[in-house]
Amino acid sequence: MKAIEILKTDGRARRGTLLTGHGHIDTPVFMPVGTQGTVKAMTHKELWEMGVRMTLANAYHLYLRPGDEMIRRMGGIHEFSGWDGAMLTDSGGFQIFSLGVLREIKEEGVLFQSHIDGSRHFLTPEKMVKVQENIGADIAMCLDECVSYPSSYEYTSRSVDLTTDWARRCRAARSEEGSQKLFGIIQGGFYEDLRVKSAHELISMDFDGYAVGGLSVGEPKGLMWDMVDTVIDLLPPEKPRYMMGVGMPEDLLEGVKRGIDMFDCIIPTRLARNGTFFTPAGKMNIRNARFAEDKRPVVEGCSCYACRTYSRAYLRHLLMAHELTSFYLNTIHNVYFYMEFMGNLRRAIEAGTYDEFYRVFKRQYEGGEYDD
RNA sequence: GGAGAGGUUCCCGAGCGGCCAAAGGGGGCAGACUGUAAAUCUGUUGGCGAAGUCCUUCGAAGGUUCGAUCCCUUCCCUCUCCA
Repeated sequence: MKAIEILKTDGRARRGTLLTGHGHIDTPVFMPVGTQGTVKAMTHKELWEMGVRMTLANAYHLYLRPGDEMIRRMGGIHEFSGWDGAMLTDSGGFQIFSLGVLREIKEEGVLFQSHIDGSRHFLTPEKMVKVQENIGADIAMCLDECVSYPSSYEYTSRSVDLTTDWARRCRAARSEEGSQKLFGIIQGGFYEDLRVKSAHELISMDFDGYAVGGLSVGEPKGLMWDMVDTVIDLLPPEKPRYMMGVGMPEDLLEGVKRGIDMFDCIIPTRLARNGTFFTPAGKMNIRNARFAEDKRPVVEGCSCYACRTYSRAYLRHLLMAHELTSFYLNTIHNVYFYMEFMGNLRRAIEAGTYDEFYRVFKRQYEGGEYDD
C-alpha cells in the first residue's frame, strides 16, 4: 500500500499526505520525539491541540522497558498509551551509536548491555522488526548502524554493507499482514559513493519509504547537505523521504527545500527543558539575566499557551527555581513553534512561494532581533 | 558569672607557616545540546582592559617570622553547655 501522496511541488519541495494506520499526515511533517512513548513533559492533549499528529518512539527503549511483549499484550502502543495519532518507531540504530560503550557490533546483530540494569541483549534485525511489530508502530525503521563522524572510508564501507545486509533481513522478517510500514535507512557516512551505493541497494529492496540517517553527528553543516543532495534524486518520488534526527528550524527549511517529507528531532523538547526557546528571530536563552524583569511574552504575538499567559520574567523564574511547570510551558512553546513553522512551510509550498518564505524566514531568524 | 567551640571569598564549608586569590558544594553569569541513559553537560565566578616576582582579601588591631588564612597578644562578635 502506498505511503504518501504528493499533492503539490514547488521546486524540489513537496507537499503531500502521509498515509498511516492512524490518520493522514500533512507533509512535510515534523515528529516530536517521545522516546519512551511520551513526549517529555507533554500529555497527548497538548500535543493534539498544537496540531501534532505523529510522534516518534524508540523500539530499543520500549523493548527494555516496559517490554515489547507487554505492549503487545496491552493492545499495542496506541491503545497502551492512548495516543490516537500516528507513531513511528526508531529501531535502536541510533542507540548503537549513542550508547556505544555498552555494545559490540557483529554481523549477526548487536550485543548490547542494558543501560538500565546491565543485562545483556542480542539485538538482531529480525528481532527489532518483531519488537516494532509488537509495539504496533505505524512506521517501523530497519536496524542500522549510525556511524560517527569522522570515520574512515574502510570502516564506513564495511558499516554500509552491514546496514544493507540488515535491511535485507529486516525486509524479509516483516510480516506482510497489518498496516505497518517499513522504511530503509541510507547510511554511508560522508562518502558520496557509499551514500549512492547504500541508496541504490535499499531502493532495490522496495521499502515503503527511505530515510537518510547518520547525519548531524558532528560534521560541518555543508557536508550534511552534500550527503542529502547526493542521495535525494535517487529516491523514488512516489515514496516518503525521511531525514532522521534533524533538526533546527533552519535545517528543516533546508531539508524541505531539497524534497524531504519527514523529520524528527529531540531539539525542540530538550532545548525547552534546558531553557532555550525558539523564536522567529532565533534562539533565546531564557536564563540570561536580561530577561529577569522582562514582562513581555517569549514571542510577541505567539498564540501558544505559554506566550498567551506568561512573561519571560516568570518563565525564567520557573526555570531557575527548577519548577516542573517550566518543562511543561517551555516544551509547549517550542513544539508549538515547530508546528506553526511546519504549517507555514506547507502553505508556502501550496502557494508556490517557498523560495520567498525561505528568504524571509532566514533573514529574520538570523537577524536575532527579538530583544528589540 | 564559669567551661567550651567558632568567626574564610555572594552563601555553606575545607585549609592550620611558603606549593593559597584560597579545595568542594550551592548560588550567580555565560555557552552547548540535532533518529533523548539529558530535570543534562561545559566554562566562568576579588581587582587591575591583557599580563604579573602586581594590588586588595580569610572578624579587628598589634606582634613573631625571610614569609602568616595558618603561630602569639588584646579586643569585638556568634554559638553550645553549666550556673
